[in-house]
Amino acid sequence: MPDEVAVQAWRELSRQYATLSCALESALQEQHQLGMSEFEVLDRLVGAQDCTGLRMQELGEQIHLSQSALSRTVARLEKDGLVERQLCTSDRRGVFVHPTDAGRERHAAARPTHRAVINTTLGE
Amino acid sequence: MPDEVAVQAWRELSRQYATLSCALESALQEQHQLGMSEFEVLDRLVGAQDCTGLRMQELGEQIHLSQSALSRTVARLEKDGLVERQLCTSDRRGVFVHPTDAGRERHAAARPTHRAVINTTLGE
DNA sequence: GTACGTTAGTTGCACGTGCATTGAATGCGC
DNA sequence: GCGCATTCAATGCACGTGCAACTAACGTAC
Repeated sequence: MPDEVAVQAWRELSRQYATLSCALESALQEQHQLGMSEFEVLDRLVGAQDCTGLRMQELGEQIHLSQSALSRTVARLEKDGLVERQLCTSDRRGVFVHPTDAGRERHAAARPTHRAVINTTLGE
Repeated sequence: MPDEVAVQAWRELSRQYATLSCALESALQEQHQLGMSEFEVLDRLVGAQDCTGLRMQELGEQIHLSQSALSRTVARLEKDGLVERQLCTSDRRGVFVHPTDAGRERHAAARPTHRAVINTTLGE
């Protein structure tokens, strides 16, 4: 792969990401009072069938966010009453996170927006 | 395009961007004391054949950065002596930015790193 | 049991970013 | 000439992020 082609690919990747993440951020914020990271976390939590929730670590593997950023994102969600943190009994270092009813509702409301923005922006 | 396919595409895009931007950021910072945005600006400036430099506005069109972020990025580059700002005589609201010799050198040194990281990361 | 290295998650801090505002310069209508 | 909307760039401010340091809990060796 010649250098210039790779650089062009990077610029295209960069452009797409910037456009889409920006569109998602503002649409979710405006219509549902959710940041992109917040929605992403909520999306994974609701998507996980296990009712006990996910551990921070598992979330971290799925979402590209530093450990500290994830910790604060979950803290914001908890403050808004959308998720609950629960100490893991088997390994008391761990923390289970699971959505509340309000969290599930907010997610259900925001999901169509999320999907729509992705579809229209990627299909441009 | 079904929703789930689009969401998967977005997640893949997101993953690639996170991996590559993170790798670029740390490699450029560590080896050349340049942030990713700084390099990007320098890269455009050196790439522009026009010796008088580019206007802030033109830079803004090429780089996906808010106007304020761009302003500060150029300010950082100027503080490090890598670019110079010059008032535009025809339209005194405008500002021309052009690389200094030091800027050209730093860019020449950083460019191989930039290309290498992109090639290895995109080819994974 | 005690000590030690490792792992999970949180917090202090500095930094880059976006939004909104500001200030200066331009162009247009009159 | 005089206003007035618009454009370009810089700045105040709040916020999310990453890094490094920290605390707590676990596992192992002895």
